[in-house]
Amino acid sequence: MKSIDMLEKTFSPQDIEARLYAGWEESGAFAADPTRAAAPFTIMIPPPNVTGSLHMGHALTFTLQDTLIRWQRMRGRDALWQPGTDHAGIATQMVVERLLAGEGTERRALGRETFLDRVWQWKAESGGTITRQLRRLGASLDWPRERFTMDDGLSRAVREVFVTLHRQGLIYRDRRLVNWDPKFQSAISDLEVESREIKGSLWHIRYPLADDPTRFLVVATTRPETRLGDTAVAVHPEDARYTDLIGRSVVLPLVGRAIPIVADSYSDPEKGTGAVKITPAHDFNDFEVGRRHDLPMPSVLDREGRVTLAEIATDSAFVHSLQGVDRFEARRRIVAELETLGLLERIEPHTHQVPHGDRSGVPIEPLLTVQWYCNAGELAKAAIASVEDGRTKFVPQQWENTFFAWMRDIQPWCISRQLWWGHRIPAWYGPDGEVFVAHDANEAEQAAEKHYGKQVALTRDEDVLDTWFSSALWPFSTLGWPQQTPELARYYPGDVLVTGFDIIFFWVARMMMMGLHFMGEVPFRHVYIHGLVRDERGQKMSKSKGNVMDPLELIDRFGADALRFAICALTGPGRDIKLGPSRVESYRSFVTKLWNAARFCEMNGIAPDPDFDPARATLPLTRRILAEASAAVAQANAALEAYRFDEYAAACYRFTWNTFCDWFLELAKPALQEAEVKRTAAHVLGLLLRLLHPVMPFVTEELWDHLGYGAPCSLIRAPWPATFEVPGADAARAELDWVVRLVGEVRTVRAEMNVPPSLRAPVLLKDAAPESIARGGRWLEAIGRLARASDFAPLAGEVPAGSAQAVLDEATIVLPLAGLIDLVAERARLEKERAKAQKEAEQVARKLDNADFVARAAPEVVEETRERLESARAEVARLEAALARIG
RNA sequence: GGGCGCGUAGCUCAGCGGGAGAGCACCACCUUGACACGGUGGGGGUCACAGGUUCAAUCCCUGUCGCGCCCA
Repeated sequence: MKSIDMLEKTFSPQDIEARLYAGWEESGAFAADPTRAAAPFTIMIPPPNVTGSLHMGHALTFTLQDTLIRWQRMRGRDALWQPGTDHAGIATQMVVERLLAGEGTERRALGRETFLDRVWQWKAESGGTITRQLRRLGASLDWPRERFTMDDGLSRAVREVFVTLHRQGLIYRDRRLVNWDPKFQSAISDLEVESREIKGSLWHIRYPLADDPTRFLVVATTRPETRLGDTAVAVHPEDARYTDLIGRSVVLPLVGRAIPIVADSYSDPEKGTGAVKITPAHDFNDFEVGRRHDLPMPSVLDREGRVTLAEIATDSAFVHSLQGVDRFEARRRIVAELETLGLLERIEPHTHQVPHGDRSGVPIEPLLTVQWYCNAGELAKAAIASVEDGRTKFVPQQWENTFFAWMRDIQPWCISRQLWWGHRIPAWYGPDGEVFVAHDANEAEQAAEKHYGKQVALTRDEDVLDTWFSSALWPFSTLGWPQQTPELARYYPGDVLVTGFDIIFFWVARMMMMGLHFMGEVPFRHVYIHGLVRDERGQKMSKSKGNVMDPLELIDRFGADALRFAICALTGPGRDIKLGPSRVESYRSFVTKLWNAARFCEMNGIAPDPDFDPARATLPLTRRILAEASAAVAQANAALEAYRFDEYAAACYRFTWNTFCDWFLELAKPALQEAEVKRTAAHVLGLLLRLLHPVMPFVTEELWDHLGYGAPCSLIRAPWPATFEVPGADAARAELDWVVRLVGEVRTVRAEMNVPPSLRAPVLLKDAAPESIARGGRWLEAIGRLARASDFAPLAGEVPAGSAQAVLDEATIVLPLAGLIDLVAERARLEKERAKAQKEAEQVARKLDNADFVARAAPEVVEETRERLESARAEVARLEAALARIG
């Protein structure tokens, strides 16, 4: 019965991954349980955009999170990995708008309600892509708890937060310059603006003095099209060239308006001509200058980036011809007109930073509008303090600097967006513009009635909130807040937030501000910041470069375990990871190695024995592998506790391949019939599967189930291995190390002397201490097999002529190979060895000759150095003797 | 311009005050009782450069150069 059920010769991930995942999910293995006595362990997923599909960045972050969650779950913690998706305002609205465009319509034609119905319909049909793909990766999220930032509960949390912050004066309306995205026709926050270097021009324009039209003030600008809205020219107060002009006026060319020359230190005498036009409604710096000098602030561009003359007066036919013209066309026409009029002194090529919308890619336009703002400066105080006093720690810690730098200079957060898809701002306006912020229309109407003394018709604010406003609430809104649920009490604050540095400001900082304000406690204890996934040459992945890797394709080719292991192995602290298919392929070899080791154990009839007690092991072989296994567990714990995924992976890799396969199984082969060896092998393999499960869940679960360690799909819940004491571990290690070194020395000599492996030759020990002889005697079979020895014995008489030799501690290994080896080559080999030992001896001797070293270095260091010198000298002596014997 | 990080074997990266490491790649040999997605052995590095601190520096400090990222 068992024989037809043996493990397949090769591991086929595609056959088992879906089955195992379904098995875990259906059995509730991912479920947190607030009623359990165990301590909770919480990770909040950074909610991927509902429009998203799994990319390598997701594969990285979710592999790390799943590894941590599975590890803590096995450790007995009540693990909650909270799943969900983000409504992603602009991204989702764009997706649906594109669909509509394909149907020959657009959102305004549909109207707001119909459009939103359409978005929800899209979400129902296509919004589950990313969550399906997360399952392919093996992510053990608690799916029944899945949330969406626009679901009813989270929307309620958003309204509650908005209303509360408004009442506290921390949310307010203000008319000021915002970053206006002309493509989306919406305000965006400072964070959504990225500056791009643009090769443009600096136009030097003559502004005639009002009281002396023969004199000009030359003004340099990169944006001639906004000059219709100039309301001053600024010069530096200490700029001697212009002192006499301060307080006088210039006539704004084309427009004909007289505007003052003001002194303001914003003007940089080194830049351009030192005289700068001031357009308060279209430039952030100019806005400040305008405020300082109480200047008018006419807007001359509209929400689509076209010229509007509504706020300026002019008789110029040319200027009137610009009405409704796009900003870049207006620039061309104005420059041409100035040139015609002889007012353009020169054009200087000029490279400068131009703000662009990060999603739209178009230059943003500072625009004077009324928007909703959040007083981030006030909320930031508690968040800064929580990092200063260590309630939240960043890993790697250097990211705290980045966090502090931004938080200490944080600007008001513009939270309103002129979009339709999102949380509509819970504010209503009376006929006179009075604002009523309330949880719902009913409450707003009551407030209005109280205010006006009668019922009035209210209109609701058209705008929605910045998507990040709702994600800022994620750590508590997903747990039921504002209701006081058992989940909220138990799983807040979370243990660790795992994410990339690119959203420290967008998301991490804002969660901390909101969490501290509304929950009175940090949302998470640790913030683990990982790098970016790049291609194997270190290039950022991008569609235009064509170097984008698809994690699903890698999973199809190599299996989820190989991809996950590659990610962990390459994730060092504070580094980007360079990943290519060849890396994943090479870690697939590791998966295969594990599979084959398990097959070998199965073929030898190893069987799990729950009563096995490592403390009762008697053999050096079993004691050593058990001690190594315990050490591997300790290493894995230390690595994972420090978020050193690379070290965790390396410890697993080393222990599995090097320690377990290369030495333990090889040495155990003939002994696998012995009960203790067999039981130990079974025990250690079981430990290994548990140790590897967090990073390689599929293959380990399959082996665990198949080999009978537990019921189907039970490894995910198996207890994480504990470290344990092994009696006589040191002696066992010493003995096995000696065997390993003996075999290694013999192999090296044979390989270098080109002795064919098929030829077995005696291994003799000269000058060996009795305990070495005894050790060898206990390992005759292994030495024979692994060192290709036909015999192993102490050397009684003289070293036979034509032998190869090698030094092992006090003894010399002698391989009588007369006629089979080239003595000239053997002499050269020994001389090289001697030179190496001699160099070591000289280096160490020089150190000990230094009186300062002996006097000042730590005594144990000096002692260790003396021992090193002694053994190096002994080795030189033995190699000398070996050389002398060759003659 | 300000800040952060990185320069260690061909590649990717650990290490970080006292003997230069791993994986992959490479070369040679090997189908030895799971595994050629394998086994065994081997070659390969003035630890970017220059100063300083120290008995001792790849490691700490300062500077220079090169690369990357963030902010203005």
